[in-house]
Amino acid sequence: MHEQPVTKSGESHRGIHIHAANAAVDMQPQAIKVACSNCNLRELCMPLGLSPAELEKIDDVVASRRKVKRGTMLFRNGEKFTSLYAIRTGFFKTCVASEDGRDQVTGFQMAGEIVGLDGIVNDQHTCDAVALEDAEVCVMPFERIEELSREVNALQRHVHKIMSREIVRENGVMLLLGSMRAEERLAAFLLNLVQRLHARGFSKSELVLRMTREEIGSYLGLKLETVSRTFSKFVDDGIVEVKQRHVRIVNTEALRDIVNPNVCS
Amino acid sequence: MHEQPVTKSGESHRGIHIHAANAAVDMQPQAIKVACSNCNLRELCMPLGLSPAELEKIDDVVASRRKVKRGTMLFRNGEKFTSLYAIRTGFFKTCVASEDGRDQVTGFQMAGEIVGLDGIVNDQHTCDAVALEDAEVCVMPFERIEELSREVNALQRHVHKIMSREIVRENGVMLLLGSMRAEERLAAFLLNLVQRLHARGFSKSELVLRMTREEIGSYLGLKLETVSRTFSKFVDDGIVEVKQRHVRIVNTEALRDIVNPNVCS
DNA sequence: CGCCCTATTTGATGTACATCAAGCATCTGT
DNA sequence: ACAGATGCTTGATGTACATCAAATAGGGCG
Repeated sequence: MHEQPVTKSGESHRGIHIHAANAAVDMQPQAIKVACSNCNLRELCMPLGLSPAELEKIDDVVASRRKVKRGTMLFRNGEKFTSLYAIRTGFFKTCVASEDGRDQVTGFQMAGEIVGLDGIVNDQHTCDAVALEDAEVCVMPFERIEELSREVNALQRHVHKIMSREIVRENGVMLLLGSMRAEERLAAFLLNLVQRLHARGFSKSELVLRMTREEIGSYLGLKLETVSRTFSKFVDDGIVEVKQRHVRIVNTEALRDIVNPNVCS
Repeated sequence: MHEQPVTKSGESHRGIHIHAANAAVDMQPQAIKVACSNCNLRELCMPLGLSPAELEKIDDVVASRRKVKRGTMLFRNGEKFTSLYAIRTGFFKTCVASEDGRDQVTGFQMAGEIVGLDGIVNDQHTCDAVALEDAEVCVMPFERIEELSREVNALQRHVHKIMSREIVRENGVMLLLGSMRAEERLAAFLLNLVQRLHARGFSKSELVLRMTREEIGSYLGLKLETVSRTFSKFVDDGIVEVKQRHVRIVNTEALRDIVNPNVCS
């Protein structure tokens, strides 16, 4: 399985280093304890600035971990909702389907992000979460989250922010789907992906797509052929280099200009 | 100002009756007290099944009321976030804008619905909320909501559900924008509106649009001319009657078939 | 290692919707 | 009630993207 291999931006970067466990804290019993307080993704999926006492409490949100094989579902539409899931490793897509077969990818999620929020309102999931590569998630029973967030204000606030962030993200996607042209959509998509990867310690300019052209198209409201053609156009214009799913962004500024067409004119 | 006048569905309906105050409880002091426990919209914006003690607490979420004149903003992009707002009367749109001028209507909100959730994540609003007719809202300082929802479990759960509902709604809009054709979009839009109005005691088949064709188009990712033409087509097909902003749905089943094109074929 | 399956690319053609344009209806405010 | 502004409809034309089709390239698995 290819890691996101491209130039992790050096040891000095304070981002998350997914492989390196912090040896100094390595004093768990035999099996690795499920503990946020130990987790190198903590600053992505948990609130910052907790007291030691709060940190200890927080460990209880995670009931267990679960591995999800590539191509299988973490949860599916109609399934009873019990938990939110924090992604530890791997990459997911979420998608909804209309009653007739059409489906729509509603998002792509990577390490440190939370999936399952859709299930809260009716106690059952309304979308599928599919692993696009072998993955592992932290299972956080929602009842426990609610219980703990009554006691730990920072957790309460954090949960609210996560849900609000998702709402704002979807607002952005609506803007994209409702008013942008194909090139703008793909440019926005690439910039968003690389920005999120960069926040996790990966390169600012290189990325490996974990999804097919068809899945990108579904997310962006385009057909796979249009996605492919648009990639080709970007390559012709010298904006990116594409080799299968490896993408190297040569000219980030140009991508930004495509998303925002009237900067200086 | 035209009310949503069309046939409120009779006295027997247990929906919300916006005009009729419950005389039996009419023992407030001079000015009408701001009190959810008295509010005939309570079952729309507050949790059900509260104990009397909880009900009293809940009254404190609403700090005040605010009137919003038609065409003015309840809050705007960039403004500091302090409160959520429960709509008492009137009708709103929310819209986001890209850096270059384009904007996108992200939703239409009516009595009993909550706006402002977008502001939580970064302590500032990321969209505009515009009154499409003279309106009044309950101002609910978010700090107070958080405080109270630590004490009243039902409120905590309710806040979570409201946010989750918004996420699920936006998932649906993404499906619409990403994969439906113009007729399907407009049909889905009409059905959704009339269903929400019906839940508030209005007709199942008649409605008054509070927004322009252009605003409908922005929401649906279409141009106003396309919205207009699609209305005309529905009229030609005998599915609806349209007189300006008055719409009468003649054949609900046909609209459903349009949204879901392969029922029996 | 080689085969099959799936993903991707590219070309030719079709179409749904956008754009441009004109005329009409309606609402608003004085 | 009137005038101007705004919203709506309808037609003619253009275009971005979809659809159909075929060839190529990888990648997984026996």
